Amino acid sequence: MSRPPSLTGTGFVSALPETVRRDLLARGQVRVFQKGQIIQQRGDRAQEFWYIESGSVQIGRYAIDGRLTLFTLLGAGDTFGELAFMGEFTRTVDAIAGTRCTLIRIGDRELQSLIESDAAVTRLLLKTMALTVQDALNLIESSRNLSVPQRLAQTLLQLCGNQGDGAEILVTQQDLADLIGVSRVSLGKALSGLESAGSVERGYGSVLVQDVAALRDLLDR
Amino acid sequence: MSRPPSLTGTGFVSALPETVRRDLLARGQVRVFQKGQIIQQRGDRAQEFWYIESGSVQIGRYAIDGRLTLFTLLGAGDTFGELAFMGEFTRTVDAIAGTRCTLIRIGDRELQSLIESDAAVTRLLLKTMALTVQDALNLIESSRNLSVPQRLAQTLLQLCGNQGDGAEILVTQQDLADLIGVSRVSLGKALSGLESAGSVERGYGSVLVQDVAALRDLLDR
DNA sequence: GTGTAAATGCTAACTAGTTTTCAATTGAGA
DNA sequence: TCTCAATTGAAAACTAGTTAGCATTTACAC
Repeated sequence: MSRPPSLTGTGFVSALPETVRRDLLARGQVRVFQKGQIIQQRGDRAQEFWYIESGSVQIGRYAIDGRLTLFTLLGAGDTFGELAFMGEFTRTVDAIAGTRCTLIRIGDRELQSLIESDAAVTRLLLKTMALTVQDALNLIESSRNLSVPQRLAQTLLQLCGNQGDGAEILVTQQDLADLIGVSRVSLGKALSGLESAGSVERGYGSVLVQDVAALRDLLDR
Repeated sequence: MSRPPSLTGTGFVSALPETVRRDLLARGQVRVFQKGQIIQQRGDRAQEFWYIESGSVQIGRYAIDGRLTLFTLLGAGDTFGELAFMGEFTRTVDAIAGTRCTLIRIGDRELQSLIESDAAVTRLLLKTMALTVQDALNLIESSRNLSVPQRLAQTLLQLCGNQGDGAEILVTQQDLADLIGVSRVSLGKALSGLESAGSVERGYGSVLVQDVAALRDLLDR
């Protein structure tokens, strides 16, 4: 009945060859975080990256005034935290457990030896990072040129991934609003519009996607 | 009197060791593009990347309806086009000569052999790509949380780089608007506001930055 | 069951942006 | 020097978003 939200395949780990991946994950330490718990914070030194085994993680920035800029919601199979490591800077985003989640912590030494062991791994890293840049550019383009209902449709489509009609997305309206970058009021209006059209159904802490095709349709205009 | 606009150090080439860089550039072919000429287009196969010797290049997406989403303006010393190559996909952005410019075209084989010759190069590539992602995230955060005057100030600061007061930025108001993602009218108002405050002076196809400190000040609120 | 915090629904007043239109100015080339 | 296209300035009407506030509903812990 419930599926973890997941944006892009932000996981180079999932793209690794089966044996390499198993080996890497086996070297990591399992950590469990409770909902709302901080996993990493801006400014932290980057000494590890994380693989999400189960649950969801919010990636964004919490401003001092309480404003939240959500960049993405990650789910099982996704990876995060490798960016600061690659860039050799401190954490530039906060990561917070969106639900209770099980992560696997992989230390910098493990990553380093993985990189050195196989040139293909580096190639894969470069590739997934290039994809991340593309995602970011797409996000910028969308936010500039699409209306809120369109961006909502787009985001919902991403969140339900390859599941068809009937997918239940476990996310609050506030989180959706922070993800899209609008107020909760605007998001509520857009959601209610989609519901009137029969494309989705609003729940408490969830959105039921009922007509994927209709959402796609909305984007072509 | 005129300096090419340049955003971030989107140039891993400039970060290469002197000798390696010279060698790489020597292997490339010099190409001159006239103002407005298309350098690369969405969908093109990525068989090369470019180093900007002089002039400026606009990186963005031209929509069918004529709308332009500018992601960045690049200047001398910057590099572009390596992303699609790394990601192994076709071009996802258009590149257009902002002024008459001299570029050096570096083929995929050159890049490939550069990567294979030295692990440090790959490391550098990863690092600059991580920085690109950061830039994109910062852009998203700015567009969500800052007002137009603030984003304008931020953009002007980036465009004048490390030049102090008195820097002349050669860019039209339309380009600035496309870069920030607002209409020309809004941009004009913001510019006029900054001019009233004495921070900048409007020109024809240019903006004169007169008080860098004042612009920085605007961002802290 | 009951109390409580979280999440949602809704309204109203407001504001920052947009689109449209037209005139004035500038610079570059014949 | 004259012409023309590009750029800028400015006004008006409009629209999509915001903030603020409060009532209602839901789920969960006790």
